[in-house]
Amino acid sequence: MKSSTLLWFRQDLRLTDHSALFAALERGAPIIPVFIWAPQEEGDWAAGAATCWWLHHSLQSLAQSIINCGSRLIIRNGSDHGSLTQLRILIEETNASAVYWSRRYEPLIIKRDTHIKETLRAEGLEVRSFNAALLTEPWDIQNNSGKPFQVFTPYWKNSAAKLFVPSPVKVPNKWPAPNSWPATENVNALKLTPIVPWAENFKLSWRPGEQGAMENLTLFLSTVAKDYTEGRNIPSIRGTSRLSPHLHFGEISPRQIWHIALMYRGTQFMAELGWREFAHHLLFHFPHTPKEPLRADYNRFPWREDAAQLRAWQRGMTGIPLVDAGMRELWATGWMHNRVRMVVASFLVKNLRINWLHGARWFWDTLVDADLASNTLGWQWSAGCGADAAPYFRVFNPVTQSLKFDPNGLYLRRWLPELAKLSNKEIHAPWECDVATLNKANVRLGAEYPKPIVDLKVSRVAALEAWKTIRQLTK
DNA sequence: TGAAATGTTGGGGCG
DNA sequence: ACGCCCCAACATTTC
Repeated sequence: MKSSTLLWFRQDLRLTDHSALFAALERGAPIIPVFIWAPQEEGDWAAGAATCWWLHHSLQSLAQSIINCGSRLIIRNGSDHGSLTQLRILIEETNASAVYWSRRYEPLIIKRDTHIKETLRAEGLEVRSFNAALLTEPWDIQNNSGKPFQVFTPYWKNSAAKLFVPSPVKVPNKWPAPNSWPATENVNALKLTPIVPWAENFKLSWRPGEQGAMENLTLFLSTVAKDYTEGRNIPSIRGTSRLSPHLHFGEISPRQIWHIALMYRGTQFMAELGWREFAHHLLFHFPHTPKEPLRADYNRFPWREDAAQLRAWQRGMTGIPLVDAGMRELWATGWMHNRVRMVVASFLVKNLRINWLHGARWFWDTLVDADLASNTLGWQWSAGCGADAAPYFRVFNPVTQSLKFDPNGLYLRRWLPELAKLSNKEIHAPWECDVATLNKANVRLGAEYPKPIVDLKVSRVAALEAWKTIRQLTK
């Protein structure tokens, strides 16, 4: 009988449709499931506070599922000596002869994994990696001139047209176990949950883990999907799938979602999976983009440094209701509705003219679905400096957006209770109300709720002027 | 997966 | 019945 297989879990925290697990079962040897915590290997993009909270609970869920298969999840802390050292220790302890894992696509992680793969192979181990996270891996698709795509529509047309998505893989629920188990850390020892009880309320909104992912998918299909095209833009209702954090940690596979979306012809929803694929495509082919604009001329953009305004944005105290509601939803739940993400991003990079990296960093720390590929794409799109980006002159008017997508102020009142008594007409722009109206609603601008930190009209014009300067420099 | 400025059209009030 | 004006409702262009 072959000696054990280490099954190294990373961002594939599920048992369904898991190619590496399937291959390990086929190999026949005892399986030793492993998770190694090594944030220092992620460079500047170690998991933020919100994703750490998620990971903590997702690991607990995964560990239980693995126990139900007659196995165990071995957790090791690699924050001092790194993943490779921890793998070697485990290989030594268990006499394993193979290591399987699911691929990740962040530049530094590719580098790390390649090194680990080469090193362990040189030491005589069987090392295999698998696709668990994408419908199409970044190197599997290129345009007619053999280059990576930079525009979504042709990317997706090309990708979807020739796409054959294999059906999800089912695995047995009884795994071969070793005679004796190596020691494991407790999840708590990784200290993933924040010291201050900031994330306590996250559990009202989320159930991390594979079961929680399936619950969201089921709910989406039974109710949300019908009106997706309209509903996905309305932040006051549950109009989106809310699958992003589950996808980030691989608690559900895009193939599972794809096959179900096919059944109800959810073209619009499938395109959202497409954006996620496109983001990974771009990150792989343009690995510098997490920190630098894809379009180099934007390196000279005259950003403003304004710590007070940045802080007002972060805390949801800009005085612009839709922006503040979004930022408070983010702080309270670890998530923000996509329509509102576009609005708050536009406000930061255009009305405040603060570098998109500050926004990306804040999202990175506070979003439970923070994902390097998607976060980078989203912010560069908003700032106008990325692939297939919104033209620079596309400045969202947060009041117009508010009137259009939250006409009855339901979303605003949920997150801004201090404005609750303003009418549906008034609540989108309280600074335009007269004092009598504000008094009647118990609102004092500058006290309960701030005055706008910028004039929308003036700052919009200033943003357009600023963009003109880099355009002229380029010519 | 914009918004604002500008242009065009057509219905209705009114003298 | 007509011209005139207003302006809402679109459409186009500009940033």
